[in-house]
Amino acid sequence: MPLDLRYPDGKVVSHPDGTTGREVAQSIGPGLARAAVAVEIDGHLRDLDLPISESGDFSVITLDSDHGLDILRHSSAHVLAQAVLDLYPGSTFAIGPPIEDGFYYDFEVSEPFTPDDLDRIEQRMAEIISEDQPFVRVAMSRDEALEAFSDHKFKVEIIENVDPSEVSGGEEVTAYRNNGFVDLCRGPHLPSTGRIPTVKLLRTSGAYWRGDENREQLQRIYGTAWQSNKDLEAYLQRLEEAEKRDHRRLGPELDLYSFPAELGSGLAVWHPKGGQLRKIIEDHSRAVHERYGFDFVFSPHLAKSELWKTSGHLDFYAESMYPGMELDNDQEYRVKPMNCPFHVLIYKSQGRSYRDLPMRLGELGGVYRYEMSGVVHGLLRARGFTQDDSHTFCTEDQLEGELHLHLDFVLKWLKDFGFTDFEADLSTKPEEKYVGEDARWEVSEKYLQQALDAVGVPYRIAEGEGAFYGPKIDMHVRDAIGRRWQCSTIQLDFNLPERFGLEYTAAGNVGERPYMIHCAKAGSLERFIGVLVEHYAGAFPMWLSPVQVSIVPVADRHEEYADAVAGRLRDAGLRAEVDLSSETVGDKIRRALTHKHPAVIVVGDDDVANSTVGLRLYGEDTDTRGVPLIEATNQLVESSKPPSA
RNA sequence: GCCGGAGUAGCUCAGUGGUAGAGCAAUCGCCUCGUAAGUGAUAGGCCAGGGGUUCGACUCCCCUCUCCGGCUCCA
Repeated sequence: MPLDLRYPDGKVVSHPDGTTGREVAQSIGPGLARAAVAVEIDGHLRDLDLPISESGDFSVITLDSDHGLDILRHSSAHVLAQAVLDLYPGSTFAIGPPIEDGFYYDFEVSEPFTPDDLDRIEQRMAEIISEDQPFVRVAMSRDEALEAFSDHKFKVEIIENVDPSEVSGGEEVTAYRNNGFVDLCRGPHLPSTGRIPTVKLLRTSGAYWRGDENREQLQRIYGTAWQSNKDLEAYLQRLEEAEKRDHRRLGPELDLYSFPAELGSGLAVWHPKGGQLRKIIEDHSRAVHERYGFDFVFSPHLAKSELWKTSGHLDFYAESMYPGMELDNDQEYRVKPMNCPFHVLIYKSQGRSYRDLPMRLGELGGVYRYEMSGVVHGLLRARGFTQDDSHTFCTEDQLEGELHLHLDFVLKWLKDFGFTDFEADLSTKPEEKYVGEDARWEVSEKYLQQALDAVGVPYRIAEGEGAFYGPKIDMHVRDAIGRRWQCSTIQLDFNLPERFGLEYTAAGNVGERPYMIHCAKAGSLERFIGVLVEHYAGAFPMWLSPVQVSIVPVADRHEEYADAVAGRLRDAGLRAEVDLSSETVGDKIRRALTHKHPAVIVVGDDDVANSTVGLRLYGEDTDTRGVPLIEATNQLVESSKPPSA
């Protein structure tokens, strides 16, 4: 029976049964056949030289596509493993998948790899690639595979874990062979090693087998592969760009904050300019919270351990908490890792009626979490940080509206900071560890989903990834160079109302349990500011910039006028600085630009005579001379307006 | 917490067992200048901290702290 293959353009073409993908590509065009690395039939990727035996939607995969790059990187990982097993007798290999922008492979070796090892391995890979070894697909039974890989314990474990019921037609597993090297693999692969245009090893690290910290720690090598050197260069440049934006570098450079070693890991101090930035953000946070009907509350940094016992934190969260301190009469106190129990106590401070609800309590609450020493990462993962936290107590009837309001708030907040690309995770009930009745989970998940649908944010369902106390929405943003960051979170909580016995009196004069919504809009202010620094590459929009205008007098005799200009700008509410150093104009401008000040004003003889300024805006190479001071002030005031609350 | 790498002036980095170096920044002069680095001088260091080896340690070894790349975890 002939094969009927439907090409991407919709044309259906018949081929004899058993035609290979390469032959089909050849029949379409020799250029395509040369570029082809695999084919796709009804959504299944297949090796180029495998005979095709079923009809369906057909397309040729080239290195232009994501699938093509995945295959390239997967094959590169094989070559990496081949090189390592060659060079390090006695080593064995675990898994080596393609990942975003590259691939890795995990090995067990007697000595961890060094940077020199990477060079050696890369050289060996280059040899394998230049030998153009064909990748040959080998099908074998499970028993044969167990035999073939008997020297490689991780492969054996993988084969043993293949569910026989999932493998149709007699427990077949596949492997790929090139030269003497065989790796267990579903495929497909490039036709041969010579089809790898460019590959580069990047770094090594430790990695637990199966991601389980109780199991063997393997040595991982990360690499990247592209269809051309140009693409590789572009990728390396992207990495460099990301490095330039690193908030750990830019923060101290712009004098925003620092991490003095004397304080300890994960603890930052905010310098005056960073403090200014933070204050602007906090003020905006308060204004928007009030606009959305939140009341501000305050709570202390410590509380008796008894409180954390009641809240469940000592049962579920103790390993992230700092140890207790014994105070009067052996009373133990704990530093807070979260603000929720305090807000619960505020709710509980008096009897509540349905008329009091919804009750929305907000706080910029400083919390401390004992993070494992290896995970601390600048402001993005600190041990002390401030949450723009809130807890909303409401009835079931109000739940839908409240979730919508919170989601609206979160999106408004993120948009205010220039984020436009959002993706949410909707995390649902965990399989085992959870509290609360199923009915509450169902209704909450439903409302969370409805809220997401209503505002039209793309989301994926993270099955079973909810907190033990309730389902949640985590909002991610994409920054200016496409990286994804988690900021906001909206979480339902069935646990605390239960544990603290929260009630309100319903219309029928009966006690009901309120629902509780935790919400952080920025998440942690520290992390959020870290993300902003990277997003804006330190060049903040004017409303956020700690210094908005740098004023540069051309010569000493213009300093008085420069001061007068600064005074006028400050009167208009702008943050302006005069550069009084005895440097050249060029040098002073350079300083303002390297500090990423949004506007530079230069004043000289003409300006003194005519009440004008020279104006230059960040990001523009040109300047405008002779702008009347009033006009410049108005223009700057206009462009430094903060978003409305 | 685990695996690997690193810590020298405020910053970026040289310095392979024999008294510590550069550029930028800083300070003080000179220059008075119209859009990305004018010029001279000065000052600045318990070479992360502690222990050890050695006649002698920034250099070699051990421990601790901090940072970096990952794993695990997470706002």
